[in-house]
Amino acid sequence: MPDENGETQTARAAQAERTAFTEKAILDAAEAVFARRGLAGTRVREIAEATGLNGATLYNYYPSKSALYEAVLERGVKPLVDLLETFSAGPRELETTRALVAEVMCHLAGHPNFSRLIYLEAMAEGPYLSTLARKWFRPLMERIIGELKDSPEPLDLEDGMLPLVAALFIHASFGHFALAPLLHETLDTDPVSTEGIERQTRFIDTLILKMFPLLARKAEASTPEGVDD
Amino acid sequence: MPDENGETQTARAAQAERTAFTEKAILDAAEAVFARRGLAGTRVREIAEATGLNGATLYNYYPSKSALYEAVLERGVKPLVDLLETFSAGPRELETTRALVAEVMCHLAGHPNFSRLIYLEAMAEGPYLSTLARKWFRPLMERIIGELKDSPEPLDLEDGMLPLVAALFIHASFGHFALAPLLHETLDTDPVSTEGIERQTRFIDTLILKMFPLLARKAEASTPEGVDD
Amino acid sequence: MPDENGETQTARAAQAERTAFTEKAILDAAEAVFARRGLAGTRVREIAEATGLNGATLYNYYPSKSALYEAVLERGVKPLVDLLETFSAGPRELETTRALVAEVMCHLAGHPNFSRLIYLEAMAEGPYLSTLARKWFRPLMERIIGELKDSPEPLDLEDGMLPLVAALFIHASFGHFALAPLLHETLDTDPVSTEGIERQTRFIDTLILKMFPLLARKAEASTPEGVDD
Amino acid sequence: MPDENGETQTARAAQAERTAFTEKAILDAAEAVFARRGLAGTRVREIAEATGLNGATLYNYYPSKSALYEAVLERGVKPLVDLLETFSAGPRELETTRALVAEVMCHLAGHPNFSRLIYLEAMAEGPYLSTLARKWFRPLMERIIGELKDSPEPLDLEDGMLPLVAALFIHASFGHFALAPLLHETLDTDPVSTEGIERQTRFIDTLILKMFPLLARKAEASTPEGVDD
DNA sequence: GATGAATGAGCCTTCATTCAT
DNA sequence: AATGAATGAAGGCTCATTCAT
Repeated sequence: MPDENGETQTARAAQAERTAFTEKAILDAAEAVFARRGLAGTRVREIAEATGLNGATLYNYYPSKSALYEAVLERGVKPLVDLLETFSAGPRELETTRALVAEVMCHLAGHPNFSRLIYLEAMAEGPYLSTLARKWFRPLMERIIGELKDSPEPLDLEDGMLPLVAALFIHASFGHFALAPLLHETLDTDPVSTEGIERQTRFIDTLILKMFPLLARKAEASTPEGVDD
Repeated sequence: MPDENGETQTARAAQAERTAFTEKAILDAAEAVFARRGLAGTRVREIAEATGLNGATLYNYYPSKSALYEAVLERGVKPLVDLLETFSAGPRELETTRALVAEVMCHLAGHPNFSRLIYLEAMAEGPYLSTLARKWFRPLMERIIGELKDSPEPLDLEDGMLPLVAALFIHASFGHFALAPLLHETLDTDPVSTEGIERQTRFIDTLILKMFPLLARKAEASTPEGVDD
Repeated sequence: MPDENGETQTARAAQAERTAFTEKAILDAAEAVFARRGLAGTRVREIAEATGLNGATLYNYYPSKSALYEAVLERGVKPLVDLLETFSAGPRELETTRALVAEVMCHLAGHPNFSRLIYLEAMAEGPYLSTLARKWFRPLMERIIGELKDSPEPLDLEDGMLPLVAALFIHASFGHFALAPLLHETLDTDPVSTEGIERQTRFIDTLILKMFPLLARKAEASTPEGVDD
Repeated sequence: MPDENGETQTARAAQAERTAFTEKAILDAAEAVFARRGLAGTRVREIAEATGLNGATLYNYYPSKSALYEAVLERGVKPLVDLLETFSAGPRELETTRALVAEVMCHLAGHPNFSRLIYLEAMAEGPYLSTLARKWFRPLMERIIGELKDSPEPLDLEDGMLPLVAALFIHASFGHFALAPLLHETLDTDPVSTEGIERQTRFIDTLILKMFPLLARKAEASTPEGVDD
């Protein structure tokens, strides 16, 4: 009965799609709520309501609140790790760094809650901190530090200050999203609007150029028409 | 009966002192716990245990968990507001800004939990956000922005990017403390050790000088003995 | 798929029935406990245990202890209000009054806790007192007073004593149930046994006849077969 | 040193007086609060505040909340028991009963909370119920029943209804005070005002006369000018 | 897969009671 | 005698989680 099989298969596919859809909806809702209240402060029902489901239904997808939390963290960290791997193949020069920053900002634009999530986790000194450090933060920092070290134009900084420069870029990118609610409340513009994100991206770019004037001049020379990427 | 009165008064003073001592202990413990878990994630018993008191005793000092939270916020914000007012009397020039940054860093060094506390609160989008913005963040931002505007050496930045510069200093100072656990886990040194704080302070100073090269040179000239540490 | 729908509907009906059953069980248990201890003196767990449920489950049915209390009051008052409305259509004469008393006693017999509940509430001077007065007590009093006023045989009482006569009937009916535990402890018979209630009902009836001797004689005349039990 | 002794004695007397004064204040406040909320529903601090004392101070006078409660009950019951003993010496006739009712109402007028207190206790089926029945309620009922039994004019009631007549007097006297808040809310006059109490007393008196018409006529004859007591 | 009902654990808060002063 | 501080024991209510349907 190939027909039946066909139907069954089609039905299965449809079901799988629905499941995947629901799962993504849950992750999205969870990310948003976790980003605001943290793991301990978040109530499962909040996530369920934000997803439009009954609280008990979540347990058909994730065995516990913390498992869901880990899934959210994992989903958020993975593309950044991938991004970094992609870049680690390329050359280590100013242009690459600028592009990396742009890419990171672009990714964060699509996941505006993620920064808050990891800031929260970073501050909580909780059980996920070391994982977070190992999988996400350390590679990112090392990548940036490595780039700075290899730079032909040496920064005239004390020894041991390179990590601080790297951290500055973290602050300026992730911190921009993390503090967004406060910035929004204070300033007139929304930091996570498309315009706000683009402006911050350009600002970081300018910052880089200000810190590496020689390189900047060289870069400028090699692209006389301007790099409006 | 002067003796009796005297004794009574002494006893009262002693009692008042003990009360004040306990109150400070509660605030300190609460600040530490709130800074890690946030308002929603903190359990009153945690604070009580950290203070060495019974949970019920806290309610002799503060009528509710959120009232205690507000008191902690208030106590943390006040000295910064005062600091700002002190500086607002002084001249608006590069040296002042550098000094302000140093002072802020110095204050945060003494209250390493405060940065995390307000980052948490900023991200929670809770009911204290607007108060925090009005009383603490807005004045600080305006002060910095004003200083940048009045600067004789114009930053060659797009319009509307001044707030981002100001925010950068926030990120680099408050963010340094907020992300300290993660930085510590990743790097080899403790960011909130005396050395770590001093290094970050010098780093921000360097950053300022890099952004205002003209002013920097002038400042250097006017202080022939050199304060380059 | 009529079958499936049918099953679903049956299942839903069954569920609804179970829910209604549980709700009634909760109200019954709550009524009994509230009648003994009052709102403030009652512990939610007592009600839960009396219902055979976990304390938390009650909150699936009523959002708070006081909401449950209000529901109990409401359920108790409603049939009495309805009873009064039924009677308000009938003629205002002695027989009607006697019948009303009998009906009220009969109702109270089925809800022996209700009298205690409202006595408790009446004495507590709490927030429900005015509602209780408006919805239940005032109409009842007015009904009785009206009947007495319209009576062809005027009671030879001072002006303004009519309410006291009405109140006397309240005392004799509701008070009988309210004081039942004490009466039981003191006398040999149980006041809320069928016999005890019937006896008190006959007693009130006798009381009425004693207060209206003329009417009593007339009533007796018009019912030659005699209903003297 | 007789002087010193004298002074000491005076001081002691003054102190004793102050103590007695405070103790009475506590009992009064406790009676009022217990009458509204019952033992379980009353908070010690409420009583303390009503007395103008600190909660802990009460424990210098009574070892526990329930001990205070018992003292309040005891104080309320005793004068009624005494009253009954006084009357038990006198003759058992209509006039005596009328006088007893008047005396009871007069006593209750001075302790308007007491009725509520014992109604509350009667309904709670608590541990004090049997004591209350034995010491206060049973003697009172027996006294009234005895009087009715000895009456030369037999009430034409079924057997076993005598206790109900006795209970009716309880309802009409104690119940008047117990339901006072509800009656006040419903009617225009305050049942526990001097006027309200006098009126209810006269009403009960009338009720007695209505139930014993022969006796009433006889009584009337022997006091031609009327008994405006 | 989805849900309402149920529950044990735990949270914030209150309360009766004790104690040092 | 009087009080503020302290506490163990609840008390009301919430929450993560389970289960029957």
